Amino acid sequence: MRFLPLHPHQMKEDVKVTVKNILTNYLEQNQLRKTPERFAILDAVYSINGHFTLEELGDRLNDKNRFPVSRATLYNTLKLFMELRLVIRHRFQGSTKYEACYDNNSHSHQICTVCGRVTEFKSQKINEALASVHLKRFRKDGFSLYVYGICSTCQAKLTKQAMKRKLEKSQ
Amino acid sequence: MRFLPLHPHQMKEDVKVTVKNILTNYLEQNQLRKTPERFAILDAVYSINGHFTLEELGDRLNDKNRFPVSRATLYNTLKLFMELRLVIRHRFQGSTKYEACYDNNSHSHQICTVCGRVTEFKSQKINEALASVHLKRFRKDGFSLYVYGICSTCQAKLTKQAMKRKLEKSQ
DNA sequence: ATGTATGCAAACCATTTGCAATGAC
DNA sequence: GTCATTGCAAATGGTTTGCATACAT
Repeated sequence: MRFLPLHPHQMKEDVKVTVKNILTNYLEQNQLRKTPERFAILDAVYSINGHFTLEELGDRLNDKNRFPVSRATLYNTLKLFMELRLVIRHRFQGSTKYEACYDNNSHSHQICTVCGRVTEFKSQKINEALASVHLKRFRKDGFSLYVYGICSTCQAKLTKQAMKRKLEKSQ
Repeated sequence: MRFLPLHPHQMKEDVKVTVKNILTNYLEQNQLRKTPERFAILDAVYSINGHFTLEELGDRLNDKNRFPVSRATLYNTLKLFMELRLVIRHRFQGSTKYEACYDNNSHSHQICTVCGRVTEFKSQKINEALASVHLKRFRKDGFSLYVYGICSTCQAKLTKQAMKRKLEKSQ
C-alpha cells in the first residue's frame, strides 16, 4: 500500500516514471521504435529545472550522461515530445527555450520588453479562469501565458535617461 | 463638442489618429525622424484586420498604398512599433505573425497542435484575472495567451486513424 | 550641415531536409 | 530482413548586419 504524497505534485522521480510510460505507450501504439536516444533525452529533459535551450540539452547529454546525441535527433525528439505535450517550446526574443511541461503547466511568464528577462509566476486566479473557459469544438491541453511589461530596474533607467534629456534640452 | 462613442472601443479611424500621435510624440521626444515610411507602415498595420506576416505587410504597402518599403525597414519599423506596444509579434509554429495591438489587447489565441490552425477568442474571466494579478517590481503592459489543444476536426481524424489501426491489428 | 534612416546585398544562424548507415523489431 | 531512426552535411529561409546613399532636422 502506498501513502498519498503530502505534496500536491508528484515527486520528481515519479514524474520521470510517468512520462516514460506515456512515451512508451505512445511509441508502442504507433509502431514507432523505442530507441535509447529517445529515453535518454526524455530523462535529461525531466532532470533539468526550468527552461533550457537545445544546445544546453545536447551538452548535458554529452557531458553529464555520456550519451551524445546529434542535433538532428534532438530536434526530431523534441518535436515528438511537443506533440505528446511532454515538452513546451517558448520562442522568446532572441532565443528558443524548451521546458518539461508534464505536471508543470500551471505557471506563467513575465517578460521585460527592455532587458528581455523572463521570470515565472503562478496565479491561482488565472489558472481558475483558464480552467473555466469553454472553447467550442476544442480540447484544451495546455497553455502559455506571457505578460509583457517593464521591470523596475529598466523602468528606473528609462526615467533617469528621460530626466537627463530634459536637463540637456533646457540648457 | 464631440459625442461619446456608443461602442466601448474607439472607431478604427480614431485609433489610427491615436497611434499616429503616440508615434509622433515618441519620435519627437527621442529626437528620431518622422519619416514617411514609418507613418505609411503604421497606417497599413492599422488598416489590416487580424494577423499579418511581414511579407503581407510589404505587399500591401507595395500594391495597395503604392509605397514600396524595403524588407530591412519593415523589420526596423516593426521592432520600433513593438517597443511602443503598437504591434505584437506572435511566433506561431512555422510562421511569424504580427498584429496591431493598441486597443486590441484583450483577446487570446487557441492553437490546434495538429493542424496549426489559430483562432481568436475573448474571455471576460481571463481578462479580469489578468487585470487582478499583481506582479512585484513590474509594470504590466500587455499579454499573450496561447491555449494549445486539438480542434474537433483533427480529433475526429485521430480517432478514425486509431480505429483503423486497431482493426488492422485484430485481423 | 549633421547624422539618422533607408535600401541593398551579404552574412548569419537556427532549423529543416536528404541521404547513407545503423539498429529496433 | 525490413524499415524507422540516427547522424552528418548541405540547404533553407527568416532575420540581422554593414555600408553607401538619401533625406529629415
